[in-house]
Amino acid sequence: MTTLTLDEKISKYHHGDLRNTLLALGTEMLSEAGVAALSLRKLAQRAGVSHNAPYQHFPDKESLLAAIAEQGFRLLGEAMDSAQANPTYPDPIERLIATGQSYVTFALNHPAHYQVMFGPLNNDAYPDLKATSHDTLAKLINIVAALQASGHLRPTPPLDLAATIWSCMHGLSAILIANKLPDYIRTQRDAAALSATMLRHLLTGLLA
Amino acid sequence: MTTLTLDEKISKYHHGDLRNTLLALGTEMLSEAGVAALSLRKLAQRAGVSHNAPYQHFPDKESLLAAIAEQGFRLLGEAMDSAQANPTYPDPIERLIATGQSYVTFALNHPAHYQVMFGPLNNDAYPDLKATSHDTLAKLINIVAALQASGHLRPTPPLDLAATIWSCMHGLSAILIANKLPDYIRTQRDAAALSATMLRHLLTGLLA
DNA sequence: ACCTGAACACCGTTCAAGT
DNA sequence: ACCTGAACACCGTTCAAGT
Repeated sequence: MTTLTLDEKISKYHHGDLRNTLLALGTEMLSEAGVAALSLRKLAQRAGVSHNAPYQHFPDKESLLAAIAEQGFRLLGEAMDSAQANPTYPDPIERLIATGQSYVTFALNHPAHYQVMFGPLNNDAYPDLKATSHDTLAKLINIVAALQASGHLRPTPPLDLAATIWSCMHGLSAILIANKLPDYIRTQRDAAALSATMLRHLLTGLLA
Repeated sequence: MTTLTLDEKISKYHHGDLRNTLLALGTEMLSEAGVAALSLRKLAQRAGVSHNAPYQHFPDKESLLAAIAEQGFRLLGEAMDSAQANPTYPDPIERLIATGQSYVTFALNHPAHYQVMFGPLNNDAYPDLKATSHDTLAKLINIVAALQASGHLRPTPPLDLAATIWSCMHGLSAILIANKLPDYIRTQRDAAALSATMLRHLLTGLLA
């Protein structure tokens, strides 16, 4: 019977970074099997920890989902940033279109994660989630405002324009994920093409 | 100890219209407490029936949800129809805008129902749901095609235009339900105004 | 501070049985 | 054909206890 040092005890006992592990594995389970299949008990098991350990880091399951959603908004924001930084599109309107495409692509690549981000969570109960989703919207507002300053977009309230563009991109993403436009989109390439087409329609208007 | 006639036995034993009762009460529970709170057992109890009776009418919980979603698409279609038939707007473009508003209003009036309609259900597994959602989209395509024939809208593929309008309206609805545009919408009146504004932007284009 | 194990109420689903 | 009751595996959450 060997006695453990305090350090050894701790290393056996403490996971070290359980919170982040739960977020990562939770996101993994989400993409493997969807929201319905994500149980706290299975997640704990996968993390190699008792089924109660997660309660040290999240007061309940919904809080875990909120944290996962928050991370999703961060990732989505990064995808938008890198589209904006892409030097392939020197024209700012083309860059806006590429940014919209990257939004839809992100959603289609992480459908379950995206569904949690816009799912039945009560946003107001999770201030961090709310703040992060606001930051993501703010990116779009900034892009729009810059395009107004350079004379590319109409000088109406930027929040209105941003909300319009966002609604369009979110709506397309959600409709595609829910598969309500079947036999329309066969490949990811199609989705990118469709989002560009839609954004061009939106920019130039639908009227004859 | 009285003996029951066959009819009496049947009337005691058979609920009569359990399937529709379950759909109606399920929708009710949905609007009272959201998807998360809708359990098959509670629903059966509310219907005054054993917790297994629902299985006579639905193979599992997901099928019940699919049937509820299907009914939602029917109601949404009816809301759009009556907006189209509203004589207040003789101008067909104004009628299109009113139809878009009625879409968003429906979604905000039945948020949990709407979330089930676009939730993580596998559309392809429920042919009736798929057909009904297609019928609803077809209404919009018909409206768009008529507006193209009358020279009001651009002669591009009507499915593209319909998908663009639908994405915009669905996106706005979903973003408002998920409360991701806080401090922006305070009343239902605001939501109707915002959807009209967005549709006008969409029709005339965002470019300067 | 962080984790475990036993316990509780609830859930979806199955199955044999009743009418 | 339609419904019931007992049973099963699973779930989120609580609590007392361990280190």
